[in-house]
Amino acid sequence: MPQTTDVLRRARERLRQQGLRSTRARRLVLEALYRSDGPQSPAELHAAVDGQVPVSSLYRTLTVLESVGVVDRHHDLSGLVRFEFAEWLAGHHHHLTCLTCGDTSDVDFSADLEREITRLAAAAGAGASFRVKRHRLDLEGLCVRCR
Amino acid sequence: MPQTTDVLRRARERLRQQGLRSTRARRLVLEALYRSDGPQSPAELHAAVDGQVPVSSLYRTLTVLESVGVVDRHHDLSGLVRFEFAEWLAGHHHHLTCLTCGDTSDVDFSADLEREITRLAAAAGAGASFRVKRHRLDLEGLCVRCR
DNA sequence: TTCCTTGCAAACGATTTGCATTGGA
DNA sequence: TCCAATGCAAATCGTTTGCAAGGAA
Repeated sequence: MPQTTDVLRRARERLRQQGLRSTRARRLVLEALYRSDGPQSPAELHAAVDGQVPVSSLYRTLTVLESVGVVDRHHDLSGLVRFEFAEWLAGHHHHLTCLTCGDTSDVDFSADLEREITRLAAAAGAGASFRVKRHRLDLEGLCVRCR
Repeated sequence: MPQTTDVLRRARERLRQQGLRSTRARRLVLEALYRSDGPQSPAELHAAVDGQVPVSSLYRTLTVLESVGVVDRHHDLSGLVRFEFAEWLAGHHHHLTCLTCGDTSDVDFSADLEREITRLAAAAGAGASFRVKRHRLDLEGLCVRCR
């Protein structure tokens, strides 16, 4: 994982490059995201910034961050939207999701494992005339606490 | 993919085993699900059964089918819930999701590829003291039509 | 100063639920 | 018959949006 300042600085820089402003709300959200492990929901981020950014602004902020490629959006098992830094900022990784408590955390594969998966994905896609751009691998099971 | 009658019969049997009834609505939904490729949203199923099952009943039906392990629930890129037959009925498979049109279809990996992935997943989980029960691999890219 | 951002509240749309009615076994 | 299952409408709740006020460059 790159240095704190790197991720945040590069994120802010990307905003600027796109002609967007680096505001207080955006900084707070980026920092909260940086402090957390795993994808975060707007509600969680609202709490993480101690209510200093209203929920509606959070959604707008996250939408902007997504549009400039700073964060990625997806949905957890219960359907909530969750955001995390895009790969070019956080590095490529996968998710461990606990089937019992629903918690998701990040996991890095070794370069070897990753190379393998990428190869398998491309091969499978090719068989269906599908051009694979990226893969998303979620491991579901029991986390340490729920074991 | 097993025979039509097998999947539907086994699904109905599972309902019965759980003391639940095999009703008209449930049969219609199971059949509609069987006819489709890839995970289906309640709205799509509503159309697929030609409006013969109201949306609210559809949700209830799908929730029941999920609770007895006949279908799996997840969410697409836009956040909509989507249901598909559980693995023991449809067989283990993965998804190809088009980043342009959002369409998702099923893809089967060869037994070899699948064995590999399962091995990689277990190894990665073990490193994080996480007991991997199953993996979910989504390949995102461009489908034939959007190419 | 300019116009991008924010905050509040109202609007939305997908999903859930209360309750009286229907229907499967 | 008996109770699970259904249908309708109302209620939820996460998310989006209109609009006037505020703030970054």
